[in-house]
Amino acid sequence: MKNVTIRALAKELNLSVSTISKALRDSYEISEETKQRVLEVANRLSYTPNPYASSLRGKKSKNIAVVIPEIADSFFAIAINGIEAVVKEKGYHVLICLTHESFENEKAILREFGSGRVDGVLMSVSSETTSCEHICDLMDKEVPVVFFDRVLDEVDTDKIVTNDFESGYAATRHLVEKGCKKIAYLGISKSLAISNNRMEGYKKALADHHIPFEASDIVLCTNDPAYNIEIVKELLQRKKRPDGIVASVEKLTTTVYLACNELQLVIPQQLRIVCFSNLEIATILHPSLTTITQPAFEMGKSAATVLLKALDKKNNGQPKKQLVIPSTLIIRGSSSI
Amino acid sequence: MKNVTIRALAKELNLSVSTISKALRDSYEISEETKQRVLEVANRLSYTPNPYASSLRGKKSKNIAVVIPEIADSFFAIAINGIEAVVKEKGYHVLICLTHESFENEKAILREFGSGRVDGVLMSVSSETTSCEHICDLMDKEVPVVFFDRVLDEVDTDKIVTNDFESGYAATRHLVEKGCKKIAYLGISKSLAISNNRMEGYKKALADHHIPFEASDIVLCTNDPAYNIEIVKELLQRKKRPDGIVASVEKLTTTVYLACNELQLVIPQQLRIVCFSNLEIATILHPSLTTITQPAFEMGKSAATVLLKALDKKNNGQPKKQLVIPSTLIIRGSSSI
DNA sequence: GTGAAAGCGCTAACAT
DNA sequence: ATGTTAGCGCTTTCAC
Repeated sequence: MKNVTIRALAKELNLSVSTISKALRDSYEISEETKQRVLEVANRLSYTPNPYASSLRGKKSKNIAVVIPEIADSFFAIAINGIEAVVKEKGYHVLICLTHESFENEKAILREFGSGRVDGVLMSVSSETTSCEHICDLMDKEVPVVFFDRVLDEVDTDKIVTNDFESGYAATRHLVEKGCKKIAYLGISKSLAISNNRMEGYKKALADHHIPFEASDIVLCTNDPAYNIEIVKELLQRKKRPDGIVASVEKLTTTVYLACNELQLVIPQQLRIVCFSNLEIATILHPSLTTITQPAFEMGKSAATVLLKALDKKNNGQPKKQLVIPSTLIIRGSSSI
Repeated sequence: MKNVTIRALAKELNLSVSTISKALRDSYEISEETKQRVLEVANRLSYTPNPYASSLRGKKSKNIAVVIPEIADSFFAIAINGIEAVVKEKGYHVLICLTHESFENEKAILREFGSGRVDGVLMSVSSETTSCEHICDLMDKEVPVVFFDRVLDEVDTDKIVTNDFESGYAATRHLVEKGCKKIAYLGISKSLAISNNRMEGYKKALADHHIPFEASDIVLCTNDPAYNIEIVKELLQRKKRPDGIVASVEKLTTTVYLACNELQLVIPQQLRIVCFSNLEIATILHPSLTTITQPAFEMGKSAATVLLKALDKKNNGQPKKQLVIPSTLIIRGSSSI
């Protein structure tokens, strides 16, 4: 079966292509009766417009890209659901682009977007990303970029974040209040604002509670789970080992629990844990995991909403905003008995 | 900054557009020297071809769609990584389309694909899907569809599955061998082949081990976690309650563990559990979870590879194949002490 | 109220 | 080895 085009409809109805086009777009120039006939035939032949012809002609693709480090992290998986819920409504499509935490990948992906493939971009930068030229280049081409979660402060654009500093603070304070005297912080990047903000919150909480901060209590994890386990075990075997841990990303949950198992450390009696995580199964871990739960779905929804607004040419020249949606500390067994 | 087109390059170099086009595609008709000059200028002006013009012209989009029920399930999240790894290599893009287990959504999504938006489709049907017209309609339009995981038997196309029957059998036999006398099966759909195959394996294992099968031991779960908990609790409070459970999908893990917590049932002493799951955190559950782990990444990779092959017109008229990649029973604490 | 025609950016068949 | 040109399917002036 050949693809049915607007021309086929025109022939079928003995009308011109432009009349068909206008009828389909419900133009006021076309009579009700004609519109009806066009619609009827379009349906009968199950006509669907060629998106590429429209895009080429109209200079817009109805695609938006979601550029994220990985997808098998429940924060991003849930956020995508939020994004999708919003953009689908407006007839947009979601292109998922994974950087796998690589700056090179991220640059290559954005470079591709310079020629209209997508109308806009929602992104969370890779853990390696420290500069923003690739993003600014894209924005110079009038492709709006909205950051969510992992933002780059120096780029002047809309951002949807959660209260990382306060969450880091809250997590740490909670551990202090539970009696921890020496709290370690597991990060994933020296440069990521998100990681640093959480860490600053951590430091501030220590300071406010007169607990000396030691640089060696900051441990930088990697993408390699095996390596992470080793350094966490090393951390937990030090002469003066921590009695509390704030883990700044979800995937470190497994690392910490496994390290404790191997070292036969009892959670929370010997080590209290708070993890930034959206894992649904936090409740059934043993002990259940105290989490800082990010509003993943809402962040995705907001990011998409803001992007769609930016795409609407009417709303231009608006100053860029940063929207903060708070996370929640959910206290469970890993930090308190 | 205006978008740089092939025409701009032509003007810059005093060449014709076709020369540029050919040079960029490394045609043998063009001299090495010219190619170099074109490449240099293209780079300098950071030219990127307009994908929609190419698509419109060439009748192919370099997009493939991944149609899946949800993304916040680690099987699908991991599978996407496998898919992406393969198609990225060939310059394809991945369009993620979520059905949210709704047949209506699934139909609407496929209908859209009738006009060239995507060159091919990888899909796992929704739990509501029982008929295949929407899929056949698309295939009639020469859009290849490859199934993975949740297939529709009646559609004659390539399929990548895992050994569901054998896995259901293995899970059940394992529980029998551990001494279970009454084993329940948690399904999610009456119609899904995947769910039924696993169940048939379960039934066969019971029969082979002379354990009477009771229809009431089959419990159909839904998309509503709260409801699921209730029916599982009901199951576990029956006069003759099961001493083993085979849960056929990942999201039921939380359900079962929570139900046991609430009822103060001790796993595995009072109830042994095997769950179909790719959750990395299975190891740190308490007790750690015995799983049937599907080869999610490999299935994604294979599905993508097969689709790309089908997209390559040279390989046409090949008979459709079904590829089975086995799952693995990983025995952990939830089924044995 | 309807139609003719130009053109979005690219490719390829067909000149030269 | 390079250039000319038609056309992919659609939208949008502009004309009738």
